Amino acid sequence: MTAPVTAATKLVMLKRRSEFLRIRNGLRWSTAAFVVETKARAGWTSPMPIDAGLARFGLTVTKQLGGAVDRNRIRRRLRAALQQIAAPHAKPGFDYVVIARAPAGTCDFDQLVADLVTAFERVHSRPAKPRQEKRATKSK
RNA sequence: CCAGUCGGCCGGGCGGCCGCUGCUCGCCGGUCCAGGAUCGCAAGGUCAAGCGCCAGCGGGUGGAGGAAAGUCCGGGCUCCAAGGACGCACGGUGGCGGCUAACGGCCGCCGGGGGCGACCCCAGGGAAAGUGCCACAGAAAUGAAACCGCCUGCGCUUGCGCCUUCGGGCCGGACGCGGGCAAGGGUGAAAAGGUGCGGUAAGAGCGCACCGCGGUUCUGGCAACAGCGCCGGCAUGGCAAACCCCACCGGGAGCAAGACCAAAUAGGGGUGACCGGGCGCGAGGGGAAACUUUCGGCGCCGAGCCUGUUUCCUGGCCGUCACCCGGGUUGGUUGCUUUGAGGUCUGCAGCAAUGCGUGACCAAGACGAAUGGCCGCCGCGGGGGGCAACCCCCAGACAGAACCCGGCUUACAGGCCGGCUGGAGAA
Repeated sequence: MTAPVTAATKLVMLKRRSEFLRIRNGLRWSTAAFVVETKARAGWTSPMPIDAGLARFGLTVTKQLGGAVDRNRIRRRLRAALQQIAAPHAKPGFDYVVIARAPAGTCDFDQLVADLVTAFERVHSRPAKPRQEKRATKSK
């Protein structure tokens, strides 16, 4: 904790639809309040210049989770949680997408942060398969 | 104080830590541009300071709603090349007057209905232009009708009825045939005005009075309409959110509008080839001249095409193909947020909506979309415990700007203020 936290936690967000779609078939880890997906940027040519040492983040909050007020609250809580844990736990050179689930708006905030930490650690160690399987069966 | 009614307002507060975004100031760095000083013959180099831009740090400051919602009306703005006239179709509005940029909004008034009242509700033009629809019940449902019933004539019959000059007569009843009536019963949302008196065989606007309805004179009012009088005995049920008729209003699409810049494709400019409605003018070539020839040069006419459509007017476009130059989609900038039909205080005009003047005031600008995350305290509300101070627990409404305004509608925990009405109490 010697380094000032604020300087390191400026989040770089994903903004383009193509960037979100690229990560959809990457590594996944699920918890009650959210799903984390990630993929390395290596080998991918971006239309815009990106600092290779950065980790970038995207949030997905669908309309199924509620009205605009509820979705805004979920988005803000997740962003605030990311702010705390991004610097020590995200790998540089990777893009992350956090897909919110219903409990994200109401659950205990400390629990949300703790879950994010585990998710960021484990998403790299165990690639989940369900989405890839679904795509495979679909393409047949 | 209780009950009610109308209008206005609020939509938790304070603090700590950590963030996001706009503007602004300062510092450090980078970059660009022109100028200055200086070195150099020159190309150019060096130096410090400055404008702009970019990135970082620090300070200051602003940052969701009353409905930001639904997208139901009305505008501004933008594009459809620019604009006008008349109409058709379609859609909308619907008492009258005013306000407004405009409206389907608001204010005032009128009419009808409801309420003891304050007050509330009304899609409130036309049903004697036409077409159409009124189920069920009921005898009959709209150029109406007679089931029960009431009255009556005739026939037949009847009565411990009454009178008798013993021939019969009177009165009442049953049945049959006929006539009159529409008061009463019954059906229905609705049955050809209502109530009362007179009248009659029984009845009936048959007559009269009042009320209602229709017509009309006069008076009041800008008008919707109201009032008084007179006339008509009264011939016209409802539905127009059924078609329709009348009056008035409306071109379409929308900030993903549109503009600019950067990377790949059409209209526009140049060259070539093919094809060429008529007339005139001009220019060039040929010819001494008459004249002839070339030119998608210009003008006129004709044909064709061009705003959602039709008719018309002004206007615009007009041969095809190939090659070469300039230009839609994606990214950025802009539109884009402090000059706006802004609210508010006060003065004046007005019953009011509102208008005019004056002063001070407020105005978020994101774009995978900021305006917050976590925590503590206080306050309000509900429940439980306790004599009480107080303690514990629970819940915190509807809901998130996306170009901007004026309205309408819908959603909403809890609370505050004021006017008025009805009642109760006190003086």
